Amino acid sequence: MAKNIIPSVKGTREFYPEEMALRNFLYKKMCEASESFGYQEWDAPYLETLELYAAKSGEELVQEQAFTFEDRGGTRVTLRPELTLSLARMIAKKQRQLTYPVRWWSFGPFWRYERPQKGRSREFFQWNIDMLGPDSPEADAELIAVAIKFMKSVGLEPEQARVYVNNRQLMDSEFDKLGIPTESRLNISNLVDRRSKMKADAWAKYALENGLSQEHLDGLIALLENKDLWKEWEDLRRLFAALDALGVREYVEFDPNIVRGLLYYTGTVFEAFDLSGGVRRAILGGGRYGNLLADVGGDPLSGIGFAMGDVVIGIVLAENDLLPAFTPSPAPVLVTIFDKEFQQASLALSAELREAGLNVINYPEPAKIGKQFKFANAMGMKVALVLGADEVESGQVAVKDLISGEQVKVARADVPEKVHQILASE
RNA sequence: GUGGCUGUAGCUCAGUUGGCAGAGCACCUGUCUGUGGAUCAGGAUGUCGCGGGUUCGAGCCCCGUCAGCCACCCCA
Repeated sequence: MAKNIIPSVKGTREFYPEEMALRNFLYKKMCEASESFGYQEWDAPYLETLELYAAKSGEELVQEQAFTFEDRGGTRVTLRPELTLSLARMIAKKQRQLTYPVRWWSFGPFWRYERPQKGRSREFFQWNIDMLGPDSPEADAELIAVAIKFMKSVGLEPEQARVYVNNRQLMDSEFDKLGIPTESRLNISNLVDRRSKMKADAWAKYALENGLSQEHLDGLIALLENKDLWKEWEDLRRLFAALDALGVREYVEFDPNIVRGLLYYTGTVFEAFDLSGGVRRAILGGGRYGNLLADVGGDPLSGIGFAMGDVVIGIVLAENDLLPAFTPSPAPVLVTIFDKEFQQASLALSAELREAGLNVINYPEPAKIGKQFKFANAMGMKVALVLGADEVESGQVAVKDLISGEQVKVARADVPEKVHQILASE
């Protein structure tokens, strides 16, 4: 262990090139999935007032998990714990100028002051994507289809990952039928949320201790185990029909146990999970928020969206052996330096190759040629060029294909073409 | 915020009732003074997370602390 290194902040991650490559890979896949459905990229401030989240994000998130401090002017500010409220405000400010439906996506850092553990850090990156305007099951289906397009693009099959869908209005209507009073709905949601984490009898006992009658409990259990309930709800029938038409139905299941903690969801809610079960956390989650714009001072406007953090999906990809191969060097070509005498010649050669559109590394100083090849190998490079006395004398360059091990001498003028040819063949 | 497990070489880890600090991989050198991945030979490597305590003596026992992990809580 190296000594005297000041530790990084708890719950933060350091992105060495290998981790950065994964982050960029995820960014690329999110971007492609979003843009294939016509979503525009945008971003909001990373620093917001605490006030923005006060009423709508949920007590826990605001009181316990916001990274909050007072700025020099005395304002309570917070590193953003989520994006939806910033979205609502930015939409509200230009509400009459935007072209609807608004389709926006974003990828950036967020902070939550939580206890770090597997799948959870205090600083994380999150993909957010939202559609504002249309309030329809077909719009909801589109967002789910975007999520699945992403999942497919990183190699997750329906056997490996699934999206579970529910509807809060349906659940409210069912709670009405059971005669569960409105004021205890929040507790019921919490109860439903923890059902999957507890044993059946322990959960039942817990429910009864928390004020639920035996009659309500029996009704609730029957409700939560009714996987065909969606067929009785018009919006869900339309949602599944749309998912079918979009070709993603095999990835989606109805599940009345999905409720989600955030207060602003009003209709469709959904979460994606890894079925292999290495991580018990949702890969992504979202839903319809019908009143949010009005809540931040805009005109009524409905929206649907979801968020996906980079941490859980990273673990899921690793556990399913789906991480992309990492190539250390972005330059596939090494120009070696045979001897001090030929150093300028090597520099000139590398400059020519860059002019020809190649990414090229110069070995920075004369060294044993074996050491230079070792470097090329460790950096995952594809081609090494040697310019020694023999080559300079005959106006040639030795070009070695590091994958096949073959080496040929070619005339200096033909080197760019030869290198391109080797790279193209792989 | 609550409870538990862990922390030893660059990495993964072993370390006996408390008695000289270890292995594999990686690294460096050589085999190979114009060629990487393979083989073989040799070599270097430690604030045992940090701070205190007990003891003749602590990697090991005790207290504290920091970090990671696990279960809660919550959620991306």
